[in-house]
Amino acid sequence: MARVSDAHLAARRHSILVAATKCFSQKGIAAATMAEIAAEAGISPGAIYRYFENKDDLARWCMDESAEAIKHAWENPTSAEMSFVELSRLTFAELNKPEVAIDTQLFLERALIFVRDEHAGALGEFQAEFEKVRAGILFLMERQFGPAPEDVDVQAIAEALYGFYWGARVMKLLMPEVNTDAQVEALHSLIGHALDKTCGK
Amino acid sequence: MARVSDAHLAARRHSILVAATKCFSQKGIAAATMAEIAAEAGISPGAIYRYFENKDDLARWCMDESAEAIKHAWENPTSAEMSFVELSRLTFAELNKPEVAIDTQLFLERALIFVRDEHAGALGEFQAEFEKVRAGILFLMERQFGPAPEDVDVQAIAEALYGFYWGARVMKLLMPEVNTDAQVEALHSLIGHALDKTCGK
Amino acid sequence: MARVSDAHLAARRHSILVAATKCFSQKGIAAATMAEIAAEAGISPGAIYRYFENKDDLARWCMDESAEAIKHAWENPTSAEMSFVELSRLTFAELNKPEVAIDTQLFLERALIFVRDEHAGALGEFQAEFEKVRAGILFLMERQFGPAPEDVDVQAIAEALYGFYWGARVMKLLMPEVNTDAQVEALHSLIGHALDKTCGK
Amino acid sequence: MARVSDAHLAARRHSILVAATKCFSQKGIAAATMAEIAAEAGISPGAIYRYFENKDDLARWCMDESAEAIKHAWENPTSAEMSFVELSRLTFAELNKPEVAIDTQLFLERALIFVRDEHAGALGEFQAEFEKVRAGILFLMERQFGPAPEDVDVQAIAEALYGFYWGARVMKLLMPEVNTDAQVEALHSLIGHALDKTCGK
DNA sequence: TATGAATGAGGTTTCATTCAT
DNA sequence: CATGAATGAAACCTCATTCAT
Repeated sequence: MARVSDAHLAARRHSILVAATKCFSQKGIAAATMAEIAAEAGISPGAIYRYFENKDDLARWCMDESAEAIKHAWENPTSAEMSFVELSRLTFAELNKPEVAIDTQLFLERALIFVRDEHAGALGEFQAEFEKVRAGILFLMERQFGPAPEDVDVQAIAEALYGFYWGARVMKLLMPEVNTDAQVEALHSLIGHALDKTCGK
Repeated sequence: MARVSDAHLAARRHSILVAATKCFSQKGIAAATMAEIAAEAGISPGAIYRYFENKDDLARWCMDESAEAIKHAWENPTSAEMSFVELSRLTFAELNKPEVAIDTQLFLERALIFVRDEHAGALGEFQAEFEKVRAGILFLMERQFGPAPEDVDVQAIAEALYGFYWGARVMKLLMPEVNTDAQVEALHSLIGHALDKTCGK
Repeated sequence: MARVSDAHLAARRHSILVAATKCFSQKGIAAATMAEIAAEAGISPGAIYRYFENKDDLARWCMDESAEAIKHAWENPTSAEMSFVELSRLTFAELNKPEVAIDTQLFLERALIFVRDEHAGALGEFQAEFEKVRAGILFLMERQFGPAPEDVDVQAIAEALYGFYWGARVMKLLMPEVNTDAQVEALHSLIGHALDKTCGK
Repeated sequence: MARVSDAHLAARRHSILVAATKCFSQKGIAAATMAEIAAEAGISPGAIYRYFENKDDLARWCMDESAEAIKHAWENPTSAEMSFVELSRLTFAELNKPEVAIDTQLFLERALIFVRDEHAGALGEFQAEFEKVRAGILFLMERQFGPAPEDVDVQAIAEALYGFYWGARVMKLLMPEVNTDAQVEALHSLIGHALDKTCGK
């Protein structure tokens, strides 16, 4: 079976990641076994080790993939043409897809691991992401609503929105029926009340 | 024929829970070993089994304790005399204590376990808690601000506030330096703008 | 089975060493399995790990024990009262015991390991032993035969005797029937011819 | 239908043997992997199996090669014209070459394997070699020194010399700096004292 | 009742060997 | 013929749990 194309190898590697992500999210990283993952991927346990150093490495790739997917949720390619409200709506609408639960789960496992290990680098990366998103939200809010009044802490609002995003992920995980869209609309409405120049007239 | 007083038994049981909670949050439930917990509690591994069925049972008690602690955060005993804003402030101020991270961690582990098992009972309990808190927030908001205008979805605001609470826990876990208090104040301010009758004048 | 006496623990540890030494010499260190050793020792595989870090550690203890036994062969407690020839005779007579083959085997495995790893410390230890034995042989030869003539390199003879000792071990390993005692006598005779003042008269 | 010349096949087979001998002596036969050997030989793991049955077979060829090389050390082509002392000197001088360590290592691994398996054939072969060398030494000693005196056990001296040869190999393995040449000279001197007719005059 | 030595199932990982390409 | 991806048996080791003391 020698001299397999790179595409084949990449596909095999990807199929292992998919299988592992499924098993890890279904049973938890610690409880999922390499044998299960191999079976799910339709290969032998030993084969996994040609593509990943060990279970930890495999888990890290899965978790990183989820973290990356979550990051990208905030980097909508069409954002340039969208208003703050539209983009926010779109970002939260994503959470209604059932498959985002898997990303949330793996992200939370990752977060727990990093917190336990006091993994400064990883936590710093999260902070950087936090700051990038905050800046993005700030920019969009100002573009839509113009400069904020003195008495409104736009920065804190942006941070709160990002915090609410994580809360929404956790709530959707535990209660898929919860209507986060309505909550977002309510927040938009509050923000509109406070920032929109039409308010108060 | 009990040679040992009930109080002693309860104390020992509690010391095991404390030790287990420490180990579980430090290493994760799966990675923490019964031997470590026993050492931390200053007893022998075998002794744990006189107080808890098995490791799962012990973990469940720890996680439930954390979940209970989180629940109580919203049920401030002095709430009767407090305004919505004061109570909210107090509840979020709790999150600045470093030790709440442990509760957050164990709660998240619990959440992940329940989601994996599709543990309907446990998820229902979370939903019940969610609804109770939402009702409480609604009640307090109405008591403070009076009936909401037609165009403000107070229910969704209450839900969003609860969601933000979970987001704040996650953010504090990953970035202890984040200023959730300022974010809460910003949200209060937004809510005030929308609901307070003084607005617009 | 708690609170077992130290004597019991030491005995158990020793029985593991005995079982491991048997298995290691019978199958080689690499080929012997922990399960076999456990079975030989009449315990479960897991129990071994309460007494030894891991297989390597266990093997090291076995090999060190063999090396120690070989060292002691040259340190006969009654040596003070014995002549060089008597002590030499006794030391080589030991090699007729079939059980010394085990020590030879484990020592050789150890030597191979140390050579592969270029384990300077261990090789230095062997050198120290070499020098100690050489000095001992020199001392005994001088005590028995007096100062050596100018043209006889007593030091080299002592070294050669030690080298021959190792050769004898290897030969006995491969050909247990070989008569090393006669060889020793022949060497003694040669040494006598050269050193004994009666020679040449 | 052979596409590849026999010479090419033989060359490749030889290169595998060289690579395997290097790996086996560096890491031990058990620890060296077929993949490593293949990499060292610059071919694929699968290709080895076209030239050797399996790892054991390959190891046997390597070990036999070493054993053969050691045998040949005693069968110096120019021996016919040499005295006992000259040939002995030459044979031991070989041990100063660092590369003989590899042969010693592999020979010892082979010896350990044969002893473990009680491999009668192989051990018999060693005995035959032993007897051939003994006879050779005897012949040479008689040719050089003439018939031995009654009181000198020339046979035992020959055996002892062969035993010393193995000891010298082991010592050189563990202490490359040891001066085996001087030891040999000392033994020659002893033998000369005892056998040379000039002695005593 | 507490102890902690022992168990042994089960997990991860390695690697000799095979065989489709 | 060579390749090297895949297999899968088997090894090491861990640790929740038990139970003799």
